[in-house]
Amino acid sequence: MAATIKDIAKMTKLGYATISAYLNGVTVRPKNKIAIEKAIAELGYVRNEYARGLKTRKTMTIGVLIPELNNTFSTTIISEIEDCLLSKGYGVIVCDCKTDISLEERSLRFLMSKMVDGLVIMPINTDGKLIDIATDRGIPTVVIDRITENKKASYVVINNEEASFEAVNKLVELGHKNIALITGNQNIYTARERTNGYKRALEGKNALREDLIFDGLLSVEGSYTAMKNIIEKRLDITALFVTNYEMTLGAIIAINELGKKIPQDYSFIGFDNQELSRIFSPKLATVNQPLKEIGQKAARKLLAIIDGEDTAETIILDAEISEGDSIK
Amino acid sequence: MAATIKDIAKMTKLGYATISAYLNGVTVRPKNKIAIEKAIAELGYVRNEYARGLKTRKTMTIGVLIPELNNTFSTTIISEIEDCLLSKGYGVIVCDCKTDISLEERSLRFLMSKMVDGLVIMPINTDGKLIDIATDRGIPTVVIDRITENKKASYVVINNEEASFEAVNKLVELGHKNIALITGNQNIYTARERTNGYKRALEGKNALREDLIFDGLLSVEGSYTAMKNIIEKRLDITALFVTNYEMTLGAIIAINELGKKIPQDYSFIGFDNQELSRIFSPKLATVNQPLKEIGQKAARKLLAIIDGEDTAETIILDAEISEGDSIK
DNA sequence: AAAATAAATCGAAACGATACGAGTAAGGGG
DNA sequence: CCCCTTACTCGTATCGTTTCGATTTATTTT
Repeated sequence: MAATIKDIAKMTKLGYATISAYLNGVTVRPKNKIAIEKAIAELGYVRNEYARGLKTRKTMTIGVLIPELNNTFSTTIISEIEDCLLSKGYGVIVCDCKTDISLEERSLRFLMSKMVDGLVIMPINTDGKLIDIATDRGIPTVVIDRITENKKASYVVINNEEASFEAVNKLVELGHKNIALITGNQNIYTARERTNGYKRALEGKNALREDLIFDGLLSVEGSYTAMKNIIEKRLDITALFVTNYEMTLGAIIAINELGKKIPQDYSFIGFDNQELSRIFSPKLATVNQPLKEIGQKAARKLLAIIDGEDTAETIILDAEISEGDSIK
Repeated sequence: MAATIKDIAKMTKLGYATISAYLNGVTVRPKNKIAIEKAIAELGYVRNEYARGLKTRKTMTIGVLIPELNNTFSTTIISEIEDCLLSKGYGVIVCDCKTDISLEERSLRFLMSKMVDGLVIMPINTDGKLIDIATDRGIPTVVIDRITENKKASYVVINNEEASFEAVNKLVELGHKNIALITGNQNIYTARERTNGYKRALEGKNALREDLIFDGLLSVEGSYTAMKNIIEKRLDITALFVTNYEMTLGAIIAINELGKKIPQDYSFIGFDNQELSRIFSPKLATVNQPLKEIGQKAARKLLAIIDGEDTAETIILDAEISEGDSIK
């Protein structure tokens, strides 16, 4: 049905190899070039990437695998990755697995079946078994946001522990003693690191209270429930540090709904809510990850590995704390 | 390098076709089945989808092309589409084109080069030329959110005009006379339709004032600027209707920043902000599109077309208005 | 203008899977 | 135990492209 190289060869009376050469940017004789272009236009030829991929084992396609699509954290990074890769001629396939571990593996295998030339993965678990599937097949892989036990992949992460330390320390310096933490399950890398930073800031001051650490399940609802709990139990808390985007949202919802005020009732530092923090009054202080930089570094590292110029490496970027009127 | 069907055939002393049959779910003799499974495990065989796609011209892959990734409107619909399609054994490739018209075409061609079995597209323009590229090649295509001039595709849209009419009418019935509209560029289908509904609700009452229609550029910033403008010019407005997710956010930011109150200063009806509207006090009234249903209908329609059971059709769903405390 | 070099072109053989029609083994009835 | 039906199995051709070594054509050098 669809036109093939053979049809073009027939029409132009040239050999297959010549058409193929033209299609791949190799120079052909001017008159042949014209004839080929005419034939392509007439026949509406488009190259069959499946036949090509079968032969070349190169697809100029990168797979991106992430747990969730519906947050600015993911979409901002993806957007940046796409910008970098598209400009180098690569196509990008994005898969989200809805934080479902079996869907995560299925999605990875789907990407691999598309014979991607490389992968950017933000894994659910940090044991590295998922990443092994890719690196065992020799697929260049960059892992973002989390460090796993896999040694063959490269990593792009932020200094979670230190950023968290600085945020909490800021509250400490303002004189706060009872600072609550809303964090996530401790076997998740980022949650663990951020909790560690919180602990370090308070341990030095002899102010660490394990009963002020709450599990917000990394979700809007979980944090909403935790925050509601905190307020209703009338805990003697004067400040809060919330450690991701969704949980910041959830905590704010609870605070609003129960009529509490920031910073009068609680000093508040959130996470990754740069854009949204503007719509709250007062403006929220937040820890901000350099999202674009994460995407950029990941994409560039991946390209370097694909081109054989580079080997596995762990890149650590700095998060910054933006000032706001939510602390006093 | 990687194991192929030949290797398995060699190891099991069976023919290619038998291995292929097993891989495709056709029953083979029990002892052969065991032998094949053993060989597959030992060799770490994975099927080469490129070779398969070349032969079968079927890839069990659906392409999704949308203008933006960073909003719940898109991600909710995508999520639902994925759920439907994955459960039927399809893989999904998502491409966003950042509302860039040339990137949109490039992305479509990328998807087509991946030989997708079908497409779900939310096009930037409604002239249908982009869609033509797909339908001219005979690719089953479902267009969502917007209706274009292309006649071969199917459509899943909501009753924008009517929903908009009802929202504005609600304000009219509360006694509001000067109702502002923040909408988008009028050559975008949804913006046009929603504006038409607004006009119809006011024309009947002889209350239509063109100077109360503002272009929010469909973006947070655009709407923020428009709203700021409205407030600073002290226009005699008592109610507002904002016609998409981003613009609702933008307007709220401006209202918050300039110290105006909802509903005291303005009665307010937003769009598509179901989740976020909870974090505002008072709770926002919003027009809500049945996002999951859009995704579902689109996916099912596409599958029906692929299976040859069905032909082009336009499906119109109803948006609903959720009550809130933002109007009086 | 001939010789030497460089640049295009060529046809056939892959890449790894599936489709096809035909052949072979298993199971059941007489 | 043989025949018939049913159920697997088989080898080969094919999908559309690139690759390879070899050949032809064009260009430069002498």
